[in-house]
Amino acid sequence: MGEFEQIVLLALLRLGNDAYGMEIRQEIERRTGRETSYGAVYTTLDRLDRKGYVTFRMGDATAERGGRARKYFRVEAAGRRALTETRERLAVMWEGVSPR
Amino acid sequence: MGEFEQIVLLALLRLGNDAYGMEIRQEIERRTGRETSYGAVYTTLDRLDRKGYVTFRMGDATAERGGRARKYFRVEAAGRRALTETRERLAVMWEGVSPR
DNA sequence: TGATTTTTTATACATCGTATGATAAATAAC
DNA sequence: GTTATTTATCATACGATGTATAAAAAATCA
Repeated sequence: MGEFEQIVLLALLRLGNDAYGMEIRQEIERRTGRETSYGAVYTTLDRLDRKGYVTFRMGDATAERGGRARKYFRVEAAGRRALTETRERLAVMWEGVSPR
Repeated sequence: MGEFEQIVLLALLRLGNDAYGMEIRQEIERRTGRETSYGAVYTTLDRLDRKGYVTFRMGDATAERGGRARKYFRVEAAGRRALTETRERLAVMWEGVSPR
């Protein structure tokens, strides 16, 4: 799993594991301070979905004010697992290393 | 910087910051338990070199026993910096998240 | 010289990062 | 009720990164 995929997954978890694309993008900006396009986020969400790392449900169309229906995503067990594994693989390599 | 690039860089640091391709590959296998091809490692070393994250010197040809000259790599300051930054970006996203 | 060993290089293709522009669907204005 | 505006996602495209296989280079051994 790539780094940006991890970041998207973590943003979703951080948002209570039930959020939609635009929110996720905002959360990423808020935490990393780095601007990101919507396209980047949606493409990645789509790939995560195809891997079975996330699923989604369509939101009610009639929300507050005009606009297309939202897709609410959630991280699945496989996604949590992959996230943890990726993290640990790197942690093992970092062990005892201090790049000064 | 991608995950495998990080892993290669960390393996190099771990080996005392003066190692050649085949050693690096072995160190990666030893630590992560995951098999990797030589091609993967060399391609990545080449990319890291072009980014200025590593440099190399050619080793003496006349070593122990036959074979082509080794290229001894070392991580440069830019590489250390990039490594740390990448790590911190992810750490910020992980903060307070426990994917159970 | 030719086989063998050690190491790197070339190449190729799949996956991931990331932006731009198009499209969809709802409400608001007139 | 057609058009503008708003909210949100989709389509597409292309460079960067992951990763393997096969070839080549350069040294020693027989």
